[in-house]
Amino acid sequence: MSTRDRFIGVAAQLFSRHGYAGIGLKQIANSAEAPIGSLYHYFPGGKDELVAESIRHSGDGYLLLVESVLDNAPDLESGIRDCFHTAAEHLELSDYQDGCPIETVALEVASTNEPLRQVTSEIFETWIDRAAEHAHRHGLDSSTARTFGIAFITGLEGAFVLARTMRSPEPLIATGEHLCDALQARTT
Amino acid sequence: MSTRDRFIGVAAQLFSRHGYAGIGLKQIANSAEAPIGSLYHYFPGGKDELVAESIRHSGDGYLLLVESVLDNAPDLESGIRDCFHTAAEHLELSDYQDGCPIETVALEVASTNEPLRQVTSEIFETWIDRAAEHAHRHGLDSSTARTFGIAFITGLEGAFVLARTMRSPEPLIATGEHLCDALQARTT
DNA sequence: GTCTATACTTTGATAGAC
DNA sequence: GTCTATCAAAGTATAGAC
Repeated sequence: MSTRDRFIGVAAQLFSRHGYAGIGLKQIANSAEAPIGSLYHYFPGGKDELVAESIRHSGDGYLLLVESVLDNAPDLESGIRDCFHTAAEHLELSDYQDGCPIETVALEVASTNEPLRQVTSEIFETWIDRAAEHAHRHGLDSSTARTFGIAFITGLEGAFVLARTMRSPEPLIATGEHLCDALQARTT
Repeated sequence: MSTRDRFIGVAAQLFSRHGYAGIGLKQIANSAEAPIGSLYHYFPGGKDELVAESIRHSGDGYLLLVESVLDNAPDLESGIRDCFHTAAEHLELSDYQDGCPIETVALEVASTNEPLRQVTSEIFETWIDRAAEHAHRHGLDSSTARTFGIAFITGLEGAFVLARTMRSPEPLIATGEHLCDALQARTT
């Protein structure tokens, strides 16, 4: 793995856990076992360029993970349930550190850093589109599929906030169950 | 209004918009038009004490707002819908700055500041309890009411993240509609 | 109780030797 | 390309005059 890739991997994890303003470039360089001058060699745009690259990396990875869980399930409803249960497992295994990899940064930059807001916005929109397409493939009409896709992502994001804060899997499990109940009511 | 109250009001808004690490005590003192020495006179515990007082203040205020919207509606379903529409209005009027007043701080401190994590956790748990009680009063049995209360709060929190990031009311409206659909399916 | 001045640390970023 | 040294600014926190 190249030095540049190591920077991105380390930065993705640290920004995910501490947010944009909560971690410094020196600590990132330190964790990547490289001097800070090397960081600026690969990312001349400084912190914002590193953040943009890191969250795009995280966003792509998380999309792959969610889609593999959804695609490995026999139907839409159990796929949704599996997503929330998998998320709860990962969260507990990481001592309630690893929820959504871009959520803290998204909230921090939403009103303070327009270029980075656009990057996070594109990631969320991609997730919504893919979730809606998945629901549409499983029989929901386009309009209903988009509403459901949005509710899936907002439910997941909100459940991560509460689960990390309360150090409990309950918000994830309950939100997943509620989404499945709504699906079942609609398809029967 | 006392100097202390002015500190809390200003801090609540700035922490809400910029998060814990995104705003400094000097800027808070500056916005409150008071010197920083005065801030430490009222909050000898420093930044963490000010944050704790601020988000408790915000948490109480937001609970009052949500409960007044819920109680002024003729039934549970329209109360929920009103909450999401009211939230969307406030968000647009503030140029997508004012969503949940404690969410950014909650994510930032979840893995890095245990005393403050407990404060945010207590606030969310109070909100869930009150939402569940409201749903129970409107006919849902205790277990279903708790699941619904959690889904309501997680949906609201997640919708705030996406709405602020995408600068669009759609996540709030869609999540609200989805919750109402699920309610209607359950009560008919 | 109010305010000024400042100590000390860490931040993002840059210059320049090798 | 890699690394060291350093800058200016901002961070939290404190001391002490009034």
